[in-house]
Amino acid sequence: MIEPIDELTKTLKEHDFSLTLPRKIVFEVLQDSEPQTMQEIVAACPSINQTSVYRTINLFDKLGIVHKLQIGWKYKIELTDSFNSHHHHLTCRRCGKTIPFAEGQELEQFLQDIAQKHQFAMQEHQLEIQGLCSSCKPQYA
Amino acid sequence: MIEPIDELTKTLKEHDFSLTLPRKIVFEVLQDSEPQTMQEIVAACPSINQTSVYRTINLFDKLGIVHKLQIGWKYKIELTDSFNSHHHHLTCRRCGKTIPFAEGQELEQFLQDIAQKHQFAMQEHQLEIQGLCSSCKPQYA
DNA sequence: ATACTTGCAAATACTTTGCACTCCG
DNA sequence: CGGAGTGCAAAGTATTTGCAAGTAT
Repeated sequence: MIEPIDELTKTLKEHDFSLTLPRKIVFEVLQDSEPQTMQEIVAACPSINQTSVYRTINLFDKLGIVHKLQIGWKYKIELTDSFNSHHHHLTCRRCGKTIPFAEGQELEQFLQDIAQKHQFAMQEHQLEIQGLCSSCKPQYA
Repeated sequence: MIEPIDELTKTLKEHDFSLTLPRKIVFEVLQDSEPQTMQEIVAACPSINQTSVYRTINLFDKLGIVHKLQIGWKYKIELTDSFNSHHHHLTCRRCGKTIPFAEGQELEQFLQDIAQKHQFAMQEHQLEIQGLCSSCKPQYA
């Protein structure tokens, strides 16, 4: 089994970038975590200059290592599928909780078909569902 | 057939806001248009102060008239389903073109089922597909 | 040496706030 | 009059840039 960190090194190498300590730290902060805001990431990397965090995230984005997603009124950063298993999110409008969920092959195929229909070569996709979670739902009943 | 502008008035009234000229102009700029950035909206409303555009968009968001979506590295604003027919987007990573597409009942049901499974009451959902459009695809072949 | 990286400070860009003024019921 | 809504200026945030110094090959 290949470690995510090796995958990172490989991706960086391919584009002539190296795995430095700051980049490694940012990556680790992103791993096994819910999508995070820039602020959260900066706060989680106290040893790294804020500018460098921004530069790192921007680099990661260009290399397809992370992507931004809109959750509510702010965007958050998350590792892309190659570095994190493919999934989507259910977000509760009341408490703000984000629940990741994996989708089946069916949806995947479904989206491929849609793309085909528009002569699009699909590379990636995101799906966000907003609503009320089981805890918050009753309060609206 | 009910006009979108009446729907807007109604929604505003329900929350004790009135349809003022600036709000009307912003709404019209949003209508029949691709998702736009704040800058684009501000530029499209030269008679309205930038602050007011922000305030209007924020108000529209709170009332569920518009929503933000992440397209690439910037968010864009678009009318929500009640004011614009429900649809999703295909975005070309090369040329940035955004193509809206309507989905069928099938996907809708599919998402409902996913939400159910997590005891979630789905209220809204967004789907974004990124890839290469028919014009840009050949250049990568 | 050379090219890639980083931190720091400064510059930009983006968004929100405070306040006085206007408009309309 | 009184409250909602607006513009303008100023304050806050968020993000990017320039440059000198540090690091690794």
